[in-house]
Amino acid sequence: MTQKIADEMDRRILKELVADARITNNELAERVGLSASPCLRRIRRLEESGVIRGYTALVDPVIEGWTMTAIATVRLSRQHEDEIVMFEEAIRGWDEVLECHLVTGSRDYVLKVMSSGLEHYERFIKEKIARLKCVASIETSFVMNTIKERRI
Amino acid sequence: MTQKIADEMDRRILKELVADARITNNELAERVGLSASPCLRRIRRLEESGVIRGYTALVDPVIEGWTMTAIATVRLSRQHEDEIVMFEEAIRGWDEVLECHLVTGSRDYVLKVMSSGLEHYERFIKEKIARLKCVASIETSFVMNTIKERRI
DNA sequence: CTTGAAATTCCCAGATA
DNA sequence: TATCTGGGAATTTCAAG
Repeated sequence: MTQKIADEMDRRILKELVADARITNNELAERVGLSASPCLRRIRRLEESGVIRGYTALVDPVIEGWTMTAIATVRLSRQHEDEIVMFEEAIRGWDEVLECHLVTGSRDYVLKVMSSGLEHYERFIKEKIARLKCVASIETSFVMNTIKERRI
Repeated sequence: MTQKIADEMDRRILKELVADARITNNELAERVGLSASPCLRRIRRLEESGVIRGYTALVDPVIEGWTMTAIATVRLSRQHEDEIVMFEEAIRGWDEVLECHLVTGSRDYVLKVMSSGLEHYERFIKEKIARLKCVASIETSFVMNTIKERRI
């Protein structure tokens, strides 16, 4: 499916676009050592083959009111397929949840949650997570400092 | 510093740019219901005030050879300032580490690590993490499924 | 709204298999 | 030869004062 293996030129283009997605095609072409049209053709090919999934603006989370980050580990009590589906659906719908991964071990989920503060976080846990029937326990670690945070 | 509070129009602009950072200014202006020049002025203001930190391309991790994700929890043994600095410096330099957060509790770090497979992961732990003097213990959970993964 | 720049399309040339 | 990739010109669209 992903036989579109990027050659050296593609890698250079990807690197530039990761560093600045709003660079103009002309500028990009010059940086990687191509002329404009083949450069644009490569970008399109990378987009269409799914190597480039999209482009996004990086917005300061504080502006959006998110000032506190937490890592929550959720353990499920029951394993009914439909309850798990409901759990995952709910997670996807909540803006506070930045990430949610199903991990090995017992059926555990690791969540990265953003909130506007402790009160907001408490409400999120009490009124959203804890109300899901299949949730057995929740454990929270608050993020004191973020050493590194790369994009996907 | 971040007194540049986004109004409703700014929020709409941010939403569009998060969804597609390579949209043209004209298209963006039309979508948010502005004409081109005030729209561009707002973008510049959002960029200059730091609300927009940058723009990036989202590249399929599989293309780059990352096929396995793990959540590792690292506990430090000693608390010497300089060892912690060294730990964090090392973490920042390793491509495998996507995220690293210092969390509450005992001095623990939560890491999101990408690798090309189990062998690569084992090598990463043995040859990089475990060799850091201040590391007391490491616990790994492998990601079986990612339910949600939003950008910052 | 106008001017200059960029994106995009089209066609041709050279390399490769 | 058939195919792939780069280059340049022409046209449309966009940026920016």
